[in-house]
Amino acid sequence: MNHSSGRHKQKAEGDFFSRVYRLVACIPSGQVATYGQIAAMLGNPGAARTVGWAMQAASEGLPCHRVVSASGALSPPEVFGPGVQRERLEHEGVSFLPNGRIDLKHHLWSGEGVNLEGEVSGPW
DNA sequence: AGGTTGACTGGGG
DNA sequence: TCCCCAGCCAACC
Repeated sequence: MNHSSGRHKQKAEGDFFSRVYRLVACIPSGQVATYGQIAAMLGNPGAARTVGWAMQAASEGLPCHRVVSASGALSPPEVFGPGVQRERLEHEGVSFLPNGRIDLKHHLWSGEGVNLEGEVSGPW
């Protein structure tokens, strides 16, 4: 838990965290994105860990269960609860491989359709 | 201003 | 394929 104390410093909407949230909110149901992918889409290929941190501080409204590691592995069980993240994803139609990882070949978000009102200023 | 942290990643063994 | 290690980066303290 971390939202007990009112320590939310809503900074400028152009902050890295805000951009991450904006982008994560665009991940379609049934698809997933990797931490590194999010970071890269925002112009910081090396900020994957920071994206993870942003997820930790994310509000409940965000589909953070759709953000996974580059290997297709899910977040630690203690984050969403044992099996919770997998259930949510399967409920959205995401299939898993025998090794318990997501089939990124079929469910990795392409990043298309991010026609946000002024999202990112990257190469796309 | 500096040291620590982490829901990451890619490469090497 | 799994485990370990070094590099990365923004927020925290």
